[in-house]
Amino acid sequence: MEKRVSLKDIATKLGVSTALVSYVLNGKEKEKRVGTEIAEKIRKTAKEMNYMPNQIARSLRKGSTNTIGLIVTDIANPFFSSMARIAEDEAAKLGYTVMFCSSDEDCYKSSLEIDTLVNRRVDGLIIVPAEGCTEQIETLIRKKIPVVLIDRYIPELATNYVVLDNYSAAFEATTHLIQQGYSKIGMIAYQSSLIHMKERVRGYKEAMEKNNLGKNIWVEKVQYKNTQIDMEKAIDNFCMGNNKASALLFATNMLSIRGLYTINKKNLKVPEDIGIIGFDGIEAFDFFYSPVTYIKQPVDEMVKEAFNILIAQIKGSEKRVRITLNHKLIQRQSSMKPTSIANTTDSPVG
Amino acid sequence: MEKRVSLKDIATKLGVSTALVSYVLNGKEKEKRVGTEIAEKIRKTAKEMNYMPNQIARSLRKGSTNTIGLIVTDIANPFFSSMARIAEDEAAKLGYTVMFCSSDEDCYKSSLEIDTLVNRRVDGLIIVPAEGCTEQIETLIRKKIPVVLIDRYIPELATNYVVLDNYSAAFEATTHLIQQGYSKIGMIAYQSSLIHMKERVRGYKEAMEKNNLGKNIWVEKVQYKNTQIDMEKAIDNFCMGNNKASALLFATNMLSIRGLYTINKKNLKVPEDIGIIGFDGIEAFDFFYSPVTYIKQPVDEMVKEAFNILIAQIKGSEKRVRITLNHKLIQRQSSMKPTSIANTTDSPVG
DNA sequence: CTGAAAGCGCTTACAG
DNA sequence: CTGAAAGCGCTTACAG
Repeated sequence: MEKRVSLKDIATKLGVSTALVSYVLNGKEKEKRVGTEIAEKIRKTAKEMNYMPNQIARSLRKGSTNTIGLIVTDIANPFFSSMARIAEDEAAKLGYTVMFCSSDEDCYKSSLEIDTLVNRRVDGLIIVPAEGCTEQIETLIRKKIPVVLIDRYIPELATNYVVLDNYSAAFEATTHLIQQGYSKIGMIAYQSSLIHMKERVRGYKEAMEKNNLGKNIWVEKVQYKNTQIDMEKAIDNFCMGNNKASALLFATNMLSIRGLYTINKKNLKVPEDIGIIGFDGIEAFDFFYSPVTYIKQPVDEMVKEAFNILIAQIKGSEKRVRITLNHKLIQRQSSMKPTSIANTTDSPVG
Repeated sequence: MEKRVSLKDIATKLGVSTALVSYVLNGKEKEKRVGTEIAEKIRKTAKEMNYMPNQIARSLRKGSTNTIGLIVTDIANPFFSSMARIAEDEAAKLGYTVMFCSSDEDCYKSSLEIDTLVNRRVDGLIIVPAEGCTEQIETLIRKKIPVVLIDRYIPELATNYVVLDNYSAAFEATTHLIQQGYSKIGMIAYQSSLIHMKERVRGYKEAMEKNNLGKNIWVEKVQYKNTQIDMEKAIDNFCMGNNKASALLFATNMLSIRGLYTINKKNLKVPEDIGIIGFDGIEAFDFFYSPVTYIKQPVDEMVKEAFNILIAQIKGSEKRVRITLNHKLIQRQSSMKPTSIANTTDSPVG
C-alpha cells in the first residue's frame, strides 16, 4: 500500500504547523481564530493532495473510535439482519460505523467477541446477550463501557436495555387462540434460562390458566444446537396419540420456520389439524398456504431506542434506561379455527 | 471510561522495559531470547492486571488493523446477510473483524462508505459494486488497497472478483422452462447496466433464440428504487391481454419475492396460469403453495473464495484472481407445466 | 538477554 | 493568530 498523505505533508508543503492544518480541517477555524487566507490555502491544498485523515491515529489520540459493536445471535437470521440494517443506518447518521458479531447463543464465543470489540476500542456495544454471559456484561459495566442489551436483558444486572414485553405478547397470542376456540394449545420454546424465553412461556401459561385451561398447559423445549431433531420430536409429541394438541405457539421466528417445515413434512393441515402462531414477521409466513398469524416486534423502534441510549451513554450520561415495547398481533388464517368446529371443545380426531 | 492498563503499567510494575513486555505478550519470546523467568513473570502480571492490548495503538504502529470492510447492497437482504455471516466466520478464523455497510445500489452512498472504511484503515474490502462506481474501485486499485468484488464485477477494471456464471444460470433456467413446454417466457430484471444483470438477461435471450423462440423474447425492467410499483406493471403487462406470457424468470431474489406477492395479489395460479423460476434460495420459495424452482448460488464457496483472495492480497500477493462459480438449478413445482398441456404450444387462455 | 528511544498520524493544551 | 511539543499505546530496529 503506497504512502498516504498525512497532515504533516500538508503542513510541510505550506510551511505551517500541523496544528493549524488540524484546526482548519476539523472546522475549528473560528474557535482557534485561524487566518482566513491561510485557512483557505489549507483547505485547497488538502483537497488537491486528496487528503483523507487517518482515523486510527485520530482514535488513538482522542480515545474514541466512532465505532460501535453489535453482537447478535446470528446475522443471517432475518430478525437480526434487519436489526443490523437499522443499526447501520442510525450509526451512519451520527458518523459511527458498526462492527458486528454472531454469538450463536454461545457464551464463550460471545465473550471472545466482546473482548475483540473492546480491544478495538468500540465506543459502545449493543448486545443480544447469550445464556450465561452475566459476568461478561457485568465486566463491561464495571469498566464503564457503554452497553445496551436488546431483545433480552439480564434481570440481576443493572443495565440499559430495550426489549419486547414478551409476557404480554405470548399472553395475547394464547388468548387469541383460545378465543378462536382452541383449547389444547401447546407451546414450542427453546430450552433456555434467558428472560425473554421465560417470559414468553409465562405469558402462555398465564393465559391458559386465566381461561381455566391450566390442565392443558404443555410446553416442549428444543435445544438451540439441535433444533431440527428436537422440533420433529416435539411436533410428534404434540400431534400424535389420542390427546393431541390443536394449536401451537412458537417462541421465535426460527422455531416457527422449523416448525412449519416439520408440519409440512408430517402432512399436518393448518389450521384444520393444527392452529399456528409464529413469532416475528418473515416473508415465509406470508407464503405459507395458510398465512401465519404472528407476533410482530417493533424492530425499528427497538434498535433506534437502543441506539439513542447508547449514544447518550457514550456522551457521558449515567442514567440507566430500560424500555419495554409492545408487540402487535397480526391475525391471519393459520390461527382461525375452522368455523364448523369453532367454539366447541377440541376432541381427539384419531 | 476508566483508565485501562497498558503495556507500560506492566513494565513499570516489574521494573522492565515495555519492549520486553511487548515481546513476551506477542510470543516473540524465543525469537528475542527473553529470559525465561522474566517472561513468566510478565505473563503472570499481565494476567493479574487483566491486561488487554489496545488494538488501535497496535494498528497505528503496525499499519494494519486486521479489519476488513464488506459493502453489500443491503444487509437485510437474506442473500447478503448470509454472505455477511460467512464472511464473519472466515474473518474470525484469521483474527479479522468485519465492518459492514449497505450501499442500497447507490453509487454516491457507496463512495462515502468506501471512504469511511478506507479512512478507518481496513486492510481490505469485499465489495458488491453498485452501478456506476467504476471510478471508486479504480481509485482503490490505484492506492493498492486490497479489494475483491463479489456477486458482480466491472468488466473494464482489472480487479479480483468472484461471481456466478450468470449467463449459464439464466440460460439453463430458461432452457428448463422451454423443455417443460413453456414458450412464451418473459423475464423480469432490474434496469441496470451492471454486468451480472446483463449476463442474466443475455442467458435468457440466447436460450430463447437457440430454441427458435427469439420472437417471444420479452424482458420487463424494474427500477431498484421503485420495485413494488414497477413489478405490478410488469406482471400486468405479462399476464393481461391476448398474448400473455406463460412463464416468468426473475433475475434476483428480491424480484422473485416481490413477484410472488404480486402474482398472489392478482390471483394468478402457479404453475397453471404462470410458470415461475426465481433466483437464490430463500425460505419463502419453500412455502409458496407451488414450491418455487430457483437458481441456487454457491454463496458459501463464493465468500470463502473472496476471502482467500483478499487475504492473499493483504499478505502482498499481486496476482489478480477471477473466479466464476456455477449455479445449481433446483427444480420444483413452480416450473412444471401441468402435463395436460405440456409439450404443446402455449395458447392464450382468456 | 535487556533498555532507551523513535515513530505510527493525529489532537490539543500551552506559550507567545 | 501561529508554532513547538507532548502524548495517545503500541512495535521494533538499534545498541550494548
